[in-house]
Amino acid sequence: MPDTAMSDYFQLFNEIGIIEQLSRTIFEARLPPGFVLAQFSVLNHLVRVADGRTPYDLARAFQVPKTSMTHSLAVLERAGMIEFRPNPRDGRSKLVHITPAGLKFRDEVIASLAPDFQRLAHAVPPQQVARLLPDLEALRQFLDRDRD
Amino acid sequence: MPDTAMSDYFQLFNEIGIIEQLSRTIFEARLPPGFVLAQFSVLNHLVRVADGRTPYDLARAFQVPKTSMTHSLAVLERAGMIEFRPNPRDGRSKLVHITPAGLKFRDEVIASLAPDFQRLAHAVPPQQVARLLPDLEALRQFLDRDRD
DNA sequence: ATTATATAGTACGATATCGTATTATATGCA
DNA sequence: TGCATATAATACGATATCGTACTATATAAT
Repeated sequence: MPDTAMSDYFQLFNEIGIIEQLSRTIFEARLPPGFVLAQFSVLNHLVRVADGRTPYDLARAFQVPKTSMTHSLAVLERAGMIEFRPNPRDGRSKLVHITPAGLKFRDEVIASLAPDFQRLAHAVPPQQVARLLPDLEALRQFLDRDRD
Repeated sequence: MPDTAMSDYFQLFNEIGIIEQLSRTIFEARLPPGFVLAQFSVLNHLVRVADGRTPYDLARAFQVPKTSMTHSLAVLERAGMIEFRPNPRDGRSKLVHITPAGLKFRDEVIASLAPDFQRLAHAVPPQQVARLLPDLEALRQFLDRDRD
């Protein structure tokens, strides 16, 4: 592979890393102090994908170590945003359910993003997003499959 | 803004977050134990952008708190990959210079990525990267300017 | 049924990141 | 000059992330 192509791939991941960092910083400024993106993401996952999953399921879904998920869930439980219930199918396990307080929190955070997306829409119109998404999905799927 | 557009922007940042996490995990597996992306990125910045910057310059360039940069630099200095020199123009400050060992380390890590990029090139050809980069740059520039 | 192996979750320790407060030096202004 | 304010870097403490080891339960093999 020629150096110029290497450099393009390098730059691709560099841009993605910078965007992730900037957007996460901006997003966390919208959260109450003491909450981070990881915790919000769990709530969002419970709403959008499936409620009542096990901690292990969630750790796999986010590709983080089990111990990291244990910690995130402990924070959310202390804040009253999720609750644990026994898993009737596996005594080693638990089921994670979002509470009304968690649902409210998640909805409020999302609503608070509207002005940010409004401003963004001027610089990056929806059609540009629609163009980006398929390529990014292809990239994610490769990384997901390649990491045996 | 209609919900569908909100959801597209939401998904955009979600994909970027996932890709960042996957690529960082893969990349850090290429680093010797105990090193993380943040530390490599500093070395790369010293080579590609400018050597002899101050810690504060670097913190601004990476948009991280000064204290985070202090820590990353301490790790790199302990590993002999950078050295501090006095700043002749400001007695409060230091200049960060990469050492031969740091340069060698950075080059070896980059070389070790070639096979990964080779495989990636099958799923995401260079032309697709070339298509992605301008849109991502526009997105980054917006975030960078919007965050005051 | 018994035993060996696999799996879900957590306790614990290490490092990374970040916020606040502190120190030392620079800069601006009377 | 002298003094107030601003800035670069760090010390310190808190939380996040992650790896290793451990416990409890489930599954598989016989």
